[in-house]
Amino acid sequence: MVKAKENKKVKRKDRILDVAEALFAKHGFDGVSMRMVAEGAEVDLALASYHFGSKRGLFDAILLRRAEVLNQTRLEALEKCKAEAGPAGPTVEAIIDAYLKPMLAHGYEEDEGWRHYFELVAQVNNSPEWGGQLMTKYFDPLVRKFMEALKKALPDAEPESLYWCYHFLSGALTLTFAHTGRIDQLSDGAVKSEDMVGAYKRMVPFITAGFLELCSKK
Amino acid sequence: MVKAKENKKVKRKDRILDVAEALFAKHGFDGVSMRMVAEGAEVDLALASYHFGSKRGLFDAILLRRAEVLNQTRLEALEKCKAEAGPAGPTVEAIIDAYLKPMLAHGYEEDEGWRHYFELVAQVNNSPEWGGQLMTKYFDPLVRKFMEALKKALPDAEPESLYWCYHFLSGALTLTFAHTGRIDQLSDGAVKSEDMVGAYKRMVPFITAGFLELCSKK
DNA sequence: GTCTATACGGCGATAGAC
DNA sequence: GTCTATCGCCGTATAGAC
Repeated sequence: MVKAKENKKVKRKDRILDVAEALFAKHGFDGVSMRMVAEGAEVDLALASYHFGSKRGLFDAILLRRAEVLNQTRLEALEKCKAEAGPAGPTVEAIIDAYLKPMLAHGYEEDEGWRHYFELVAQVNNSPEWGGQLMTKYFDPLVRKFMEALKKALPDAEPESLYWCYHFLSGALTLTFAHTGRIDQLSDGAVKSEDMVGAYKRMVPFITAGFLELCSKK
Repeated sequence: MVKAKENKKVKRKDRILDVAEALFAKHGFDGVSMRMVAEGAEVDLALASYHFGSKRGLFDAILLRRAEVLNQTRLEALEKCKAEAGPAGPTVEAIIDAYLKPMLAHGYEEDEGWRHYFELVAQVNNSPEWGGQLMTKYFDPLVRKFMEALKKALPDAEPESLYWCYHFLSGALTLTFAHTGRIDQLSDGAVKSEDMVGAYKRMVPFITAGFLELCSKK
């Protein structure tokens, strides 16, 4: 029964990742202690340090785990919309859609792990301490491919404007997946901050219109 | 010299606020200790607790201090653009401008205090733990006035879309003022994340185009 | 208002048994 | 891989002198 033994090993490690992901998402890096993680995962305090070296090692492992999956899915979506487009390349809307749609894949609605992950990314993205370093490391290699496609779709764009537009997209996107519940209260319940399908359907035209306004020839 | 004595008293309290504001902006609530604040402000450890009751009391005082100023300036900008408009009310662009422009007032470029404050707000806005509670408390009473003006400027808008549009605006805005440096690296130096004037000039048309796309009659 | 001193628990990390 | 035990540090808050 070596297989079972190995499965159990993997399970503990993943349980630590899952619990820590949820805790970091809610309280941030400094708001979580290794003791909270160990308690939540029902493992010994020393185990997380053993597997990940340090608290920071655990944090990085959490960021990396799903970044790899998301980046791969986004890359496939970009390649697909390129393949479907003519020689002029895909439209701005198709590129934006290829960037956003993969966030709802991977069983987002059912798997709370992805919800926690995006809440965590929202905090990282907006942190002066980590945003520049970690977002660049985990996401920007792929983002550069999307920027290339956008440059081709918007040949008259001033480069600075193109990057600012992406930045606005990034801010709108991460806040949307941060699920703070603020919009629920502001709208007196008319909008649910969990309704990512409703948000997605509106974000694509909103962002596309902004890109076209700023980056097309007037 | 009672005056001098009182000035000195005020100075200590404000020094605590200024130093804590900068630290919270960089490291978040849980990443800052009262010892760090006391050391930075060159006051005794007990003094911050004396003035603000607790660490959390200090945090709230920091948020409130500039929220009052910003809300007042935004209200004046909204009233001004209403007064300048015809009976149909101000345009979407004028309303968005009235919301964004006040962030660059108050000597933003010179006063690093405002820069720290907006970095802090970016983190609060994106925190599942605090975003819903604190942004609602400190900013949404005024935001509701802006939403009313936008409803009048966009009479055909579906209410849900209007709120999602504001949400996208909020995300783009707070990330822009978070100064993470990510955009600098992504653009290979073409864009400076400190260039709030450049960001502002692009954000107004970007956001306006998004609102019009989603909230106008087709 | 300010500072000294301190209570008292939680923190991350690790050495070493099994 | 897992657990026990522990080190030494840092956390917030407060009591009491001045």
